[in-house]
Amino acid sequence: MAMTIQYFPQAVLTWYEQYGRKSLPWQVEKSSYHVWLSEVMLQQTQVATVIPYFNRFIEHFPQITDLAKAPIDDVLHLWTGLGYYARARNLHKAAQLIVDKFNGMFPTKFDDVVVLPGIGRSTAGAILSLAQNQHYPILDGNVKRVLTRYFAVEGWPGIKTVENKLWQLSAQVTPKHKVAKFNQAMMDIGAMVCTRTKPKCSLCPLQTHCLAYKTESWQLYPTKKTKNAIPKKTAYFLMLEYDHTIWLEKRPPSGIWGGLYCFPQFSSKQAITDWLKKQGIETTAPKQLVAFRHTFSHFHLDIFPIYCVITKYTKCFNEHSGYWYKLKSNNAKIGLATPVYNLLKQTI
DNA sequence: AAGGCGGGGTT
DNA sequence: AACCCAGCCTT
Repeated sequence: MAMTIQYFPQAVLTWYEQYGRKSLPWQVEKSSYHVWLSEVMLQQTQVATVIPYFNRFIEHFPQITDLAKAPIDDVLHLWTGLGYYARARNLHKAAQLIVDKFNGMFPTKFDDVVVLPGIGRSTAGAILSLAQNQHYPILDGNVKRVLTRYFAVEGWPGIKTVENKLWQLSAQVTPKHKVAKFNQAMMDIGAMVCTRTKPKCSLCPLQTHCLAYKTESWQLYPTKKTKNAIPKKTAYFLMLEYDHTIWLEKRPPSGIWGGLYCFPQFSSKQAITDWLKKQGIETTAPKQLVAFRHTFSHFHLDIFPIYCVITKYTKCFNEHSGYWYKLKSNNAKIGLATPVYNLLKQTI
């Protein structure tokens, strides 16, 4: 084991010089801010998806101070479609903390970084190693895949004991020098060579001592989570039109689609009728549009859009808790859940 | 320790 | 249709 650990970083670093990625948008100017933003966007999100979002974001908020003073709705607007919106809210909050506590300069001590909202051990390690070459290991999905195969680590990495083992291994293989290159290389190998399916073992710098390669068992790693069927839920979206605008409600700051704008949502058709009556709203006959399924990681949501036009109402729309979305002209910058965005687009 | 949190790409 | 992706936060 000792020998296989020792040769590890050298093989990885040599591979990186020739094959590693060096010109991604966040590698051009490797500031802590750019690396931080990229790492947060890349949490559970693939590189190709992130690139346009990253470029737009930096264009709008060139400095941390620009982000800190922006309205949260502007931030969520730029995040629309990227998912996991708590990331955007945490990013915004952290930017304000950095302005208040560190004079707008991204902190350089691990303990200061890891307590910022939205930054855990791996992201903190990634920022400090990639942007500042500080000696910290990382453990993202790529590194997990490489290590579980190389060391034939059994057990689903979501289990604490397995995760601890992987952190220990990551720390052991991470060299004291050239940490930035090493960590980037590990992610590159995970993304380009040690892929989830059909890994390119013949091109891998770690092939000679990889236990999974030796036993032809890459398919067994990382061990999969024992899966249970995901539940199905139903939602009725009320698309309420008035004077070429549609009413959207701002959702509470936490929970699904937190802080985003959405159609009033109900669990039954009857609930819509009751609500309209209670609010004193009169409408044209509700028209059921084509229903469709939106799938989250943890449940299916069958959406039934109900469209109608207001013919009469009395004072029940509070502009502080919602927004009239204009169908024919420009709108304020707000965050929209993807099914909401698609329904509005199809209505215009 | 387990579950919530999105959307898109791949197979 | 199932699976996974540069994880973190709350309970």
